[in-house]
Amino acid sequence: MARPPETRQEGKDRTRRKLLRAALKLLEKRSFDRLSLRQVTKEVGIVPGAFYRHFHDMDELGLALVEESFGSLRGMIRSARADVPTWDDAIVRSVETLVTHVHAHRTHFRFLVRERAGGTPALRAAIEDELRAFTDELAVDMRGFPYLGDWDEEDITMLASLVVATVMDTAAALTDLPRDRPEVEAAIIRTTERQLRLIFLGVPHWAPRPSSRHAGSG
Amino acid sequence: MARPPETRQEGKDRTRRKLLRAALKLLEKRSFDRLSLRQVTKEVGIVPGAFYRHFHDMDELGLALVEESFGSLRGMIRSARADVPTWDDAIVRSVETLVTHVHAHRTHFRFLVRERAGGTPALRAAIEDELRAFTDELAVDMRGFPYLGDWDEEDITMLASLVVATVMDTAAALTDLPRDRPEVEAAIIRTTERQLRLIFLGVPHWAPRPSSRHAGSG
DNA sequence: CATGTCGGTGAACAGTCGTCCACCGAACGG
DNA sequence: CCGTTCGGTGGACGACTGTTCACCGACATG
Repeated sequence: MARPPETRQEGKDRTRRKLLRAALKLLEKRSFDRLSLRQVTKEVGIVPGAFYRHFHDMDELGLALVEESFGSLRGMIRSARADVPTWDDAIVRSVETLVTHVHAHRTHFRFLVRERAGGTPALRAAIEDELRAFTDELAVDMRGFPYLGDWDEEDITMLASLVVATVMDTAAALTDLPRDRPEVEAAIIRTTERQLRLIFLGVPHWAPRPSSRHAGSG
Repeated sequence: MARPPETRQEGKDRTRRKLLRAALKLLEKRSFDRLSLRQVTKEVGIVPGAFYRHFHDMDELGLALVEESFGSLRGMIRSARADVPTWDDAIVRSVETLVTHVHAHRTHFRFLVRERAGGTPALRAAIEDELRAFTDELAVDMRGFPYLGDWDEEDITMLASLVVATVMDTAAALTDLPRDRPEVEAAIIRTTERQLRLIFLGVPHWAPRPSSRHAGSG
């Protein structure tokens, strides 16, 4: 029973985590805009004023949530980075990984998807920044794919952002799904796989430049 | 000068339009969730209680805004329907039309983009429905394109929703742009055009059935 | 052991919110 | 013409909001 008495910093960190977890829980019902400081502190079981011991602002709490969310996203892309024989395999595997992570971090994804478009300027900017970083990572990864080695930076980024947009759209659809509709989810996944396949089908036929300017490497 | 004294219905409609316009104006700064009934009525210059003579709810006002927004969207697709010689022309022309309409109905688009993900369930459902209808219309339109005549319904819808997702992503980016950054806007447009071009580049090579195969190079 | 630090308390504040109500007066309709 | 309809008024209500403050007591430190 007698656990070692909590150090002060430990206690503070624990409360901070409780605040983030409580916010995330309440965000399943309300949007971040409707989420009040008082609701969060009440959920945690502390007095409203105590909130300021951890965050200066609700916006600051929101930013912390963005950080958390993208933390799990990075884990995702890392595990999907395993080398796969063909593009089709890469696509199926990546989508699979995405779905798994959306299920594991449903509330985080929902938060990201909703606040990306609707949140306060600070939140939107933070999410957009992280998303851009994510896109860039994907672009670097794709350098190793067949055909893409020759593509210039702009084209690769263009492709990567198309993939990210498609994937985010899927994630958005998944987070809004009731838990008990596996057949709808399967249809969404199937569509996403096909969309990605279609996109990469065009890759070998992409002309480096629509109008010839500088010819490129090799 | 002496205009005929306004009929009662005319007056009511005028106030209703004023409410919608005021809401749209205020939505440039706050999100719909933060937009209060009182703010809207104050902007119009009527008393809060008078709101209920026009809408039962703020949600109902939101739904009216969704309707308005998609009204202008339908006008857009109709004008982009003009037959064009090549896919590239169709793409450039469509994107052009999109950009024009985003500028002309900036607040409507911003509202749609934000509430699609973040709004109340009723709003999100309404927007998703309209968007699905929009996608279906596009699918029907594309039937006439080369290669696409043979595609089955699912594949065409898959393609149409990919196009719509890409276009919505562009619209979202455009609505958040400061008015005085034409070069950023140009970059976004350029990227979108290329993404659409890449997508349609894969169309001729799409196999009706997703068996394992490899793309023949050009 | 004494002192200071600091997370959490409880109460108060000035606003804002949605909603309801009796009421006014002009357009309406028989 | 006269009674009805109804959009808008003005005020009130209870609830909820963010923020502040003095204060408490357990941990921290010398």
